[in-house]
Amino acid sequence: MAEITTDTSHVFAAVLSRVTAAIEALVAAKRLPQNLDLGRVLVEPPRDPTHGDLATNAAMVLAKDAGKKPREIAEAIAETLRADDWVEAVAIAGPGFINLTLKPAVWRDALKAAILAGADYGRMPVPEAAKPVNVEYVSANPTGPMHVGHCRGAVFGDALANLLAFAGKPVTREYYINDAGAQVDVLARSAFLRYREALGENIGPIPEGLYPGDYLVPVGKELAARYGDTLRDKPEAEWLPDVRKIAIDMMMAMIRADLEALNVRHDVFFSERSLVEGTADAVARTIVELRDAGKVYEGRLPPPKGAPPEDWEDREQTLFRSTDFGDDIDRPLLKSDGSYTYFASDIAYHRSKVERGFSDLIDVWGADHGGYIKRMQAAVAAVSGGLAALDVKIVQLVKLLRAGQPVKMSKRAGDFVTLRDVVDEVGKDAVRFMMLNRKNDAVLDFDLAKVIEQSRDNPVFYVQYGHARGRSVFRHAREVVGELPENPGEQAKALVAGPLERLDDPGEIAIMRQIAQFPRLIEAAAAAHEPHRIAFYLYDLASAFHAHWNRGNDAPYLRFIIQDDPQLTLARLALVQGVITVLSVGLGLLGVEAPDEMR
RNA sequence: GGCCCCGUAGCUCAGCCGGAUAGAGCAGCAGCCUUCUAAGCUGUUGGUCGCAGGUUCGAAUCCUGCCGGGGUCGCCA
Repeated sequence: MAEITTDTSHVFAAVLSRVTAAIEALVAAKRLPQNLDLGRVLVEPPRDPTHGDLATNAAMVLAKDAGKKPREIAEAIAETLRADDWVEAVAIAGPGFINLTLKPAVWRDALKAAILAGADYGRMPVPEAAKPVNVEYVSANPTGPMHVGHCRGAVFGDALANLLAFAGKPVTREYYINDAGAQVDVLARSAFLRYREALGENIGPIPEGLYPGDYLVPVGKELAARYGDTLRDKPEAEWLPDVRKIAIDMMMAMIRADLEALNVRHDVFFSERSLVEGTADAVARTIVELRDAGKVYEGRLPPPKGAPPEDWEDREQTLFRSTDFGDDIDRPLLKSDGSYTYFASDIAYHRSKVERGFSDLIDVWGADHGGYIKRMQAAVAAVSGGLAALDVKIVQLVKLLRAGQPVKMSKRAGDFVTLRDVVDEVGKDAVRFMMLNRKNDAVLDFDLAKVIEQSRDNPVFYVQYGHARGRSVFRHAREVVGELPENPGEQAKALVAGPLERLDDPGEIAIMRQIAQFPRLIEAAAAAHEPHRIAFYLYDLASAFHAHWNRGNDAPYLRFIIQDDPQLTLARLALVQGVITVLSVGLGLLGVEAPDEMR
């Protein structure tokens, strides 16, 4: 028999436990058969609020297995629920929905629970046997500053990691540094040119194939300062490794600074080079293992369809049998020059994640890598023996606009809008919120003019303003209720001690219900790996709060501060605190500031 | 051509694990307001959920095919 939960900090879960208990009581009384699958039983807010506070689909879900009509089951469950001390009214409607109206005290208790939990409201405990999750995001090449395209993945990954951690997952945030491919050699050569420039040489235009950006000038200077002219006349093979290392380090320092400006954090920066360097070549080891397991073989691939292959050469190559795992074609691990493909080292990298104990992997990629998902999932299945799962989240293109007009991004190399440009122009809060205010796999318009607009049209402002407005009420309320304790915990206690039963206006109760939904939202958003749901929820909550505030214009008795009624004011402050709490926790998960006032 | 994503109101988008009469903002229309914190408020019009089948008590949601848009298509990362 399931426990009945009285925990109002998660009303929906608690009510579900009561519905489940009611069903189990019916089973015990032999009014329903044994072994029913209760996994699909849901408790959720009804679409139409006039139907009640909560609805459950239990009767419809169980109907088939129970061999009874939905409404018959619903009647039986309803009978039990009518006796529940949380339940005010039960109604059966439509094809078999059970609509519940809860006693107002439940919503008040939920509000109290939210206030008392404060910054931890909605946080889920880390289960005993929690599986650690690895979230990899950004992983931009260390060959230059980050551009706007990287921005969305960075923010998405960071917010997703925040969300999962809050939902009770042990999360490691990871950045894969592609510091082993041919492109970092190009970086080194480009830096070497800047080095000669720093020594006073006229280098003229940057040759085709090298990185022309000014951001390499400081690298050249650093090399000149460190080495003088001792590298200048040496053959490339002698200077390249050192120059490459310094250039990569400086690029990574720049990237980290950019990420910091966006409030994006990582726990681990994992070097691709570390996989292939030294005695233990992890890529080679991985290939050998996979070959032993029959997942790697020498073979030929058919020429690619589509684009006419100009330099296609039909040759035998080392292939990973990704077709065993649902991919369309087997994938090469070695290039024609014998070096590893990116895919090969990426397999070794993901194998490292598995080795380090992660069975839950999430990669955040740009849309242009979509075709890569199947083979990577195949690889993860292969290196983990099917024990680890990889979820790849694709973030779609961001269209940068200014007042509706596309921002021109010249193709001329080196001349692009950097992430830093955008953050400096509109601020990290606007960037982060807007990047999360759309489903990750939908294309996003980012308008530099609109996101700094202070109006209802701008969700960033609207939500932040909700928080600021709430804080402002507290500043003004001092005159009526006196000073509240400074300490947040003490203040919370003072607030929940107020006469919350006086919060009986429909607008107030609606806000309480919305606050009570937050834990459920966190659960669902975390399970779906969809942080954008938080942004939408916060907008709705802020909207309800603003709407209630505005009602006070016409109906002064609805205002939060009632001059001659300190007790009522105290109760309403509790409601405001609930709103503030949820807005601040939610914005925190998105990595957006919850300001005390707008300027 | 293969694969992936998208297609929901005039526009921009939500729609949670299949659930009740498909939602929000903007624009439009009709009123109101000049403020306990100003960046206004309230109400309202508007839909063949791309099309056609299928699965079932029930489909915007799952499956198949097609149409339209985007991405991608051995060794780049």
